[in-house]
Parts: sequence; structure tokens; C-alpha cells
Amino acid sequence: MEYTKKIDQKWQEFWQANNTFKVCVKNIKKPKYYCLVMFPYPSSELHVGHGRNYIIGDAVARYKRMRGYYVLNPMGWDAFGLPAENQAIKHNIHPRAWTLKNIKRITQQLKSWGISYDWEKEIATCFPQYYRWTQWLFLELYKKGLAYKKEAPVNWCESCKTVLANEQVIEGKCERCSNQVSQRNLKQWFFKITDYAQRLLDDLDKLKEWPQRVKLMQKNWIGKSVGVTIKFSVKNLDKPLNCFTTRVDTIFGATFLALNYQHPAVIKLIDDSDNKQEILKFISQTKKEEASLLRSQDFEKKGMFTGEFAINPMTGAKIPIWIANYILSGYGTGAIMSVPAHDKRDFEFAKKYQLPITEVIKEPKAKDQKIKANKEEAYEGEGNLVNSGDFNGLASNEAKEKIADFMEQENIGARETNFRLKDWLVSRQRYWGAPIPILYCKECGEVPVEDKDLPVLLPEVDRFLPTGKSPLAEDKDFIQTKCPRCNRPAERETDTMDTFVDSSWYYLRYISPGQASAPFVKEDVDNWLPVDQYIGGVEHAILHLMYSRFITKFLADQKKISFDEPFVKLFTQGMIIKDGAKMSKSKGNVVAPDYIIEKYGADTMRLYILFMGPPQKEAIWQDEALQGSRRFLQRALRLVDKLKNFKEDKNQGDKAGQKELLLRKIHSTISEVTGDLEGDFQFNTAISRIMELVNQIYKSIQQGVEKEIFAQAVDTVFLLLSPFTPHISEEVNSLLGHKGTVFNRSWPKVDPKMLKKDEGEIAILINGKVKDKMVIDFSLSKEEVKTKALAQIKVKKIIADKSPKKIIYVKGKIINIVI
RNA sequence: GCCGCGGUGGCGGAAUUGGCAGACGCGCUGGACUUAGAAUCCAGUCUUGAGAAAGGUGGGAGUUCGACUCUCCCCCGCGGCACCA
Repeated sequence: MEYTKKIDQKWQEFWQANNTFKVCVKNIKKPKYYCLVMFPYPSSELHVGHGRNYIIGDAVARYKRMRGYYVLNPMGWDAFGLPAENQAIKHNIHPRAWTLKNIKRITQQLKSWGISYDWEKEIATCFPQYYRWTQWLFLELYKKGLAYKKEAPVNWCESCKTVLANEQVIEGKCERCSNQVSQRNLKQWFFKITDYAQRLLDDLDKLKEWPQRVKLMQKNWIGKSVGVTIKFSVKNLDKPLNCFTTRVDTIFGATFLALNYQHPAVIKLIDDSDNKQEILKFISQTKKEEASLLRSQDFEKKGMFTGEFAINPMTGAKIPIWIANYILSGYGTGAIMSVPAHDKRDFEFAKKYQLPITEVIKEPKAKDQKIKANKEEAYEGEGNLVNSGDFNGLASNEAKEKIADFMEQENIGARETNFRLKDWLVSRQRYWGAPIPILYCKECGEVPVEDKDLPVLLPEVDRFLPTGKSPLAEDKDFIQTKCPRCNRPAERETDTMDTFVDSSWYYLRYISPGQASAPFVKEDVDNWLPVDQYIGGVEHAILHLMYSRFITKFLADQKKISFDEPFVKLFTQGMIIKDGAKMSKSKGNVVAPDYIIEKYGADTMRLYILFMGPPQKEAIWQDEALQGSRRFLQRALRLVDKLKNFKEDKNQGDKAGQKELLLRKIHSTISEVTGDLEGDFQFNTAISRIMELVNQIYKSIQQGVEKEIFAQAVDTVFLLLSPFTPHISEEVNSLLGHKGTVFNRSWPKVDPKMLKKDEGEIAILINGKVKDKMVIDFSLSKEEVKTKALAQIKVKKIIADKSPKKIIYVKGKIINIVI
């Protein structure tokens, strides 16, 4: 039997005609399994580098189905957003036309790969029937005070005349044109994800089946810090200066304060300063430097003394207040206490400006010469307190608590928790997104669009090129409307929403994609979610996966759904590398899947992609290695022909126990392949074990074996292969006389009797080195095995007159003789 | 700088409650079949060595009867964050 494109087509048509993968959400007859692959941006056609994602997902979905689950495997399009828009601009067509063209093309590609989607569940975020509910979500958040507008600095690319999402700023430069990105203050919409910071952090522990590194990345991104905010009183200020620290144990070493130039107290502090003009000059210079965002590498710490002093509340010392360019405005209070002896940044600054350095922590086990008498570097570790009044001698940990207690008692400080996580900026001054459903009325101010007036349709505009203002702002018909409260003229918000808002809830929509009266049906969503297996690239570890968790928690709080984590199990696949780089169009190293499918068939490509290496690690594409998969499939298919023409030689008998050998191999293969798939989707080893089984079948038929067992072996091979090579497996399944689709058959079962071994080969080690091997009965005792081993000729020769000191026997594996 | 992941033949990669390193595949070498090629089949393929044998999982130490696997130190590569007080 020859594997041709016709087989692919035949079975793809069969699946479509028979609705093989259609799921009726209301009718769950078996345990459900929601398998979800992150939906793509349809901004270009797919290459094999993209393919890995969908092929892994498909293998999982097909396998789970054969394991008896009712599997939902949907697909849709993250169709709004900058990537699609940028491509459309580049090709000078409307983003909608470009997007729809790509959707059509990618759909055809996915179908040609034999991906088993239930296409009736298809969604696209750019259609009004979808984004109507994205707008609904915005309004739900708005009603709860979790969507709000404020002025904030955003990333701005002057060449593209647009704001950029954080993820589009790569090393301070615009992803598209490599221009340096600057910061601008604009009035923007935010979602208050910070309200959920603690829960997003705590619930990471619930996600037992997420990769550790993704959880760590989220943890670092949330960046929780526990510490104390200390009040430093200043003579000329009516309010004290608050400084947050995680190292309150070092307070006695705080020898100056440092403020960001934007700190509200700065104006007052420098008001009477002799060199006010100089300070103002310094501030404007700092501002300029900060806007460049390119300050990471050769950033030089600079600062100026304000002329004012604060009082260290513990020592009572007068300490100078500085403005410094290394203090962040957006974190803590924008002011810090500087402890140069125990913070390397403060140390560097103090050295430069000759500020006092007071050591207050002694490194516990440090040798005397290592103690920073020479003050060449800051000691940032913990230790015991010195020069710290009543707290001398305490260990850092204990001191932190005691000093915090003391400060709270004396009202000079209070315990506080800070997060690095910032609120989520969701507005974009771009065309291709869901309009933000807000209007502005002269009388009533900011007014949400009424639910009955949704969707706020994205208008057709002629010019959607970015200018810095939303293209919607040029459409008078769009802007002008009436206030639903007072019926007076009002204007619409012209910004659109970040595409990550669209994708923060799409997994809920698949359950009832056509639902017109609600975003989803609670009962159905509760039945089908959370997603059992989510599959996608690690590049979404923080953004999309954090936003989705946030939105799910919010909807759970509103009792719209009954679960508060969207994805039970997460799998992040590695990229495909070719010629030393990630496969991408811009690098010119893409491999077109269409060509491979045309030449070798979809299953060859699928098998190769799964066989390349562990799916969670990056894999290197080698054109020649593809031949191996092809060769293997042909070799396996030749068995089907051999089986058809097989004449069992009854006279030959069971040479060398082939019957038992092959039966054992069948069952051990089933067991191992199943183990590989139940584990962390080790497709590569699963496939290699099936290859071994095929090799064994060839050996066995050469030796002579019963036809029945030969047939069973062939059937097993193609059953085990079916999640990977569905077209070929369907074809063989029907050739072997089974009716209908192979995916209605169940996964082969292991006979545990076939795994047990009564005898086998073990290695004989002498002093830990393998010297010989022997076949033994596993029921033999240690003594019997020892006697047998010592009787081996080779062993005798090596041991000679020496006597064994110790013998270790590991049943079924090794015997080690120590001499 | 901090955090995380990784380092095994010519190549992709197997093997970890410590127990025969290199499964499976690619490539390569030799042979069979063939007018010839393709395809297929057989044998070989970690290194040194004719062989016996010895060495070998980034480097160095350690624990152990036994270490790719565990501990400590170091080197290299990749990814994330990057002045978060």
C-alpha cells in the first residue's frame, strides 16, 4: 500500500461529511475533555514553525477521545490587533479584508493537516457578534470600578505615529521599524488588575499542572514585596516623607533620602534652595533621559542635594534629602531611605557624592578581613545588627519584626505590601480593535453605553493609518451620538481596546459561539470549563495567561461562572529552529507545509514534527530527517500488504518463541506509549517505541509467526499511531475490516500478564564495571544467582584467587561482585 | 546583576525513587538486488586499540558496591526580568 495525497483527502472529507469531531455541548454522555490550543493572529499564512502547536493539540485531542472522553477541540481567530493591522498597512489593504483572507487561507491549511476541529465552534474576535461581548465585559468591569481612565505615560513610536503595547517594545525599540520608543503622557483606560494581585499570586499554588517556570515568571511579574513604610519628618514640610523598605532592619544605616524628581514634595523642598535653577536643570535633563527608555546598560547614577534634611526616626540624625535619577516614580512612594552600607545602588551613589556610609549589619560567618572595613562594596545579605541602639545583636529576621512593631507603636512607620504589577492599559489609538463603549456628555460626563445599544460598531473608515489619534476620531458620524441619560448630544470614546482584552475571555465563547443574547450560557460554561488542557507558546506566559486568569476571577466574583482559574493544565511547546534561528518569515528560514504535504502527505509532516524532540523544548528542523518519518510510514504500510498475502507455515512451528516474543512486544509497546502520552506528552519517545514494534514485527515474520498475532501487531501499530498519523490509520483501519472511523475505537489495552517476565538477561558487574551477562530465572534467590554468576567462565578468570567481599543483587537488572 | 532552563556520538535525541550510557531516527561506510538510478534489504557506525582490553555523558572534587542521574565548586550556552528599595 502506497501513502498518497488521496488518502489525506479521502479521510478529511469523511470527517467533514460525518461530523466526526462535532460536539453537542448540551449532551455530555462521557467525561468531557476541553482541549484548547491558543488561537492565532491571522496576520499571515502558517509555516511549519506554527504547525507544531496545532499538531500537538490535535494529537492530544485524538488520543483523549480514544481514551473515552468527549473531546471539545475548537479553533478561532484573534483577529483584531496590531499584528493584523500592521500587515494590512504594509500590503495596503483594509485590515478586515486582509484578516478574512488569512483566515480563509489558514483554515484551509489546518484542514489539510488533518486537525480535528469542530469548525461549528469557530469564532473571530473582529466580528460584531463577538466584540459586542468584549464591550459587555468592559462595561461589567466599569460598573465595578475596575475599568477607569487616567493620565499615564505610554510607549510611543514617532515613526509609526502610534502607541505600542509593551510587548511590541523590544529592547527599547519599536518592533516594526526599530525606531527608539519614547514615553508620552496620554489619558488612557486601565483595568484594575492590581486589585487581584494577591489572588493571582496565591492561586498559582492551585495550578499544579502548570510548568513551574511559567508560574515563576508570573510570580516575578506580580513581584510582591513585604516591608514597612517609614515616615521621615522634614522641618519645612507639613507632611512627613514616606519611604517604603523591605529592609527595615537596616534603618539605623539610613544616611540620606533619595527622591524621584516627580515626587510631589520636590517643589517645596527645592523652593528655598540656593541652586534651585541648577536643580531644575538637572530635573529636566533626567526627564529627557528617562523618556529614552534606553537606560539599562551604561546608566550612570546622578543626583542633586535639595538643601533640606530629614530626621532618621531611629537615630534622630539629620540626614540630607537628595533627588536621584535611579529612583522609580511608579513603585512604592517614589522616595527611598538610602542605606549605602547594605545596598549596592545606594553605595555607588554615596561613594560618588561622598555621603556617609554606616555599617549596621554584620555578615554572620564572615572572616574578619571580609567585614567591610574598607567599604569597597555593600553587604546586601542578612546578618546581625550593629550600631543599631537597642536592637544590636538581633538577627535580621527578628530585627525586622521588632523594629516594625516598635515603629507601629510609635507611629513612625507601618507594615505595607507592594506589588510590581501595574494596572493593565487597555486603550489603543488604533483602528483595528473593539471600540471602547463609553461616551462623553457635557452634562453627565463619562457615561457607559447602555447594554441595549451594544455593539458599538467599528465604523468603516477610509483612512486607518495611524496618526497618533485614533482613526475613529475622524469619523463624525461615529463620534456624534446622544447621551442615554439626558438625551443631549454626546461624543463617543474613539480609542479601541487592546487585543489582549479580546483574548482574555475567548475560551468561554467557544461553548456557545452563536449565542446572541449573552456572552455565554453559564450552565454550559460551568459544565465544560475550566479548560482541561491548554497548549501554546511560552511567549504568552505572562500577558495573556495573566489577563485570562484575572478576567476569570472577576467573572467568578460576579457569579457569572463557577470556577476561578481558566486552565487546569498548561503545556508550553518549544519553538522550531532552522539554521540557528527561530523559524520566521522575516528571517527567511521558513519551511512551507504545503510543499511537504503535497510531496509526502500530511501524516509524514505530523509524524516528523512530533518525533523531532521533546515537545516542550525547542527543536531543530532538518529536511533530511523528514525522510526518516516517510521511510518509517512506508515500512509500516508494507506490513499491511504482507499481512494480506501472508501464508502461515504450520509446519514451521513457533521458531524461537516468536509468538510470545511478539505478543510481549505488543503489550510492552502499548504500555510504554500510553505512559509517554499520559506523562508530559512525550510524543518523540512514544513514536520511537512504535518504530521498535514495527522492527520486531519484521523480525518475527521472517522467523515465522501465527497470522493472528501478526494481524494483532499490525492493528496495534496503527491504533497507537492514530493520534499522530490519523489519515493513514483510518485507511489501514478500514482495510483491516473495521467499520467507521478509527477514532470511535478505544485505545488498546495492556494485558498485565504480558508485561511480567520470569526470566531474562542480567549484567554481571565486578567492582561496578560490566564484565559479563547471563540469562537467569528471576525467581532464583540471591544466593542461587550468586553461585551462577561465580560459575561463569569470564567471571572466574577475573576473580581468580581473590575472594568476593560483597555481593549486591538487584532483581532483574544486575549483580555486582565487589572484590 | 537577579531568577529559571540546559550542556550526552558527525547530527536530532533516549536512559534519572542511583543499577548494562548512546534506545529510536538522520547521516555515513561496506554488501545484496538492479542495465542503471531510485526504492528496498543485510551488516557496521562513542573513542583508542589488530585484538585482549581500556577510557567515556562541559571541567574539578565528593557520597556510594555502583553516578548522565545525588552534593559542593567552576566553565559555557539559552530564556525571562532588569536600578522594584
